[in-house]
Amino acid sequence: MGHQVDLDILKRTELLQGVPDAVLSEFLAAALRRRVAAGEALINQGDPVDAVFVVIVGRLRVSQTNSEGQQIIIRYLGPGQIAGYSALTGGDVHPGTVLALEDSHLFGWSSAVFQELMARHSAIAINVVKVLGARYNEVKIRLRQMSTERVEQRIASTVLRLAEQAGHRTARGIEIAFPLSRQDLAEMTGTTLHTVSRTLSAWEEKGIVTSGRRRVVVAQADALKAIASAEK
Amino acid sequence: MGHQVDLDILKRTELLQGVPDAVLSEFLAAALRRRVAAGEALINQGDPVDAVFVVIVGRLRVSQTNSEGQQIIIRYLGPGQIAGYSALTGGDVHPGTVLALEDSHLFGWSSAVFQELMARHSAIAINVVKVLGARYNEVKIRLRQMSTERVEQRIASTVLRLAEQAGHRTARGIEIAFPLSRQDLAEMTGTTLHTVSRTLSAWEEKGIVTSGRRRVVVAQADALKAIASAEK
DNA sequence: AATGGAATTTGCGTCCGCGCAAGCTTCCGG
DNA sequence: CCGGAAGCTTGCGCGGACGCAAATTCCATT
Repeated sequence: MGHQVDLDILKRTELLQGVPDAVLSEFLAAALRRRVAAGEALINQGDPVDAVFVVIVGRLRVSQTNSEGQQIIIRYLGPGQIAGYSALTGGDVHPGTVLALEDSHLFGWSSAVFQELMARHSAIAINVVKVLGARYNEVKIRLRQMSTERVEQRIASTVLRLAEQAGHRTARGIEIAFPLSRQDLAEMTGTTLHTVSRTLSAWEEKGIVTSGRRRVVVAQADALKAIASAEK
Repeated sequence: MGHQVDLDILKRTELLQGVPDAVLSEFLAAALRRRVAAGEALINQGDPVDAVFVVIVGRLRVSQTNSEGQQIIIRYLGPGQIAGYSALTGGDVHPGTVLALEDSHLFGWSSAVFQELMARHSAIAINVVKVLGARYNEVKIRLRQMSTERVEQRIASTVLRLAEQAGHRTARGIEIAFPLSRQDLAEMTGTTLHTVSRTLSAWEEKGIVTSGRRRVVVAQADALKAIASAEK
């Protein structure tokens, strides 16, 4: 990959948006490259924080596990997004695990280097503030949903959100672009794979979705929206 | 209040920690002062974002309400903490309501002014990154608890957290320093005031807590910790 | 084509926590 | 000092979602 190509890639990341080329070059010069194979972890929960990454190619999943091994999925990461933001906030260990779902390629910076770059370029720090603010808002909304909504509503909004973020138009509807098991959905909505399975089956019977092994296609987004927002 | 006194106050806020006096003076000069009486809202959910605040004196509660009027409590704010961080992250409307529980006094800056100050002083932006990172981590942990733990555990960890953050040693144990109703606890743990009441009654019978009208005192923190962590 | 593992479906019994309702206590304002 | 509102407690019945278990389907690999 040429220097200019790399610059164009960096320019489109949430972290380095709207940053002058001169600064981008500086970041590029300091960047380390990292490849992670599908199924491998980029970051393990509890590991000491040493670097922050930006996804160039691939898809990863951020999860958090409690002491009894029960885990929840925090979010999915795609190209342009930040992984391992703890290096930015001064945390000492990573609060979650980042696992590659596909072979992925990332740029990274050691904590020290990034902290220094951030101190010299406030535009970057401001970008980080924006990204973290957005993440924080998302999680607060999910927290509210977990507190106030029933399982079916939560599954509906989660499927809708994923369809929006990683949707792919097909003849049968909007297909979620990456493999998504019942278990995964359960870990995102705070329920069990059994309940997710039952719910999807019921929806399938009504023609709202089609689904298969680790695959979900939304046929009637409207119907899902109706389920997600209230009704009963 | 004199200039120096104000500086000392600002210096101790999470937002302006470790910032040189010259910069502090600049912030102070640009600050507006705001008083909110107990029971009044500093910020209403859905309001356009116009300013960010730092609590000088008082205590406030941040909550979020969904379209059906069900609300959850996001967090409590005390002296030194940021209120209305959306002005920093570029949000256009406030995602939550900030209500004063006591008569409170705050310093504030309009979004534009603060954005400008943050752009010129990366140390401030970095402070904001740290604060947001900490908030984000907190909420993720709560999300995990909501997903994986039973009601009693969630109530236990919440009471423990509040006792740590706003605890006050008394003869009978650690008293939570501000009025905290059953309803409040329910809105923090995603349950109903009935279940909270039953749980507290059960604990009271075992001597783990004492409680009254909007008042909770932790007598045996150990017992609560045991309940919070597993034990099923 | 066969095989083994992973993912999914579905039935059944159980129970945690909710919803409703009634009654009680505490506090505050007049 | 009184009345009303706000907060708290408790009983009762119900049901949504879980847990367990077994069967089935799908897929990758050989």
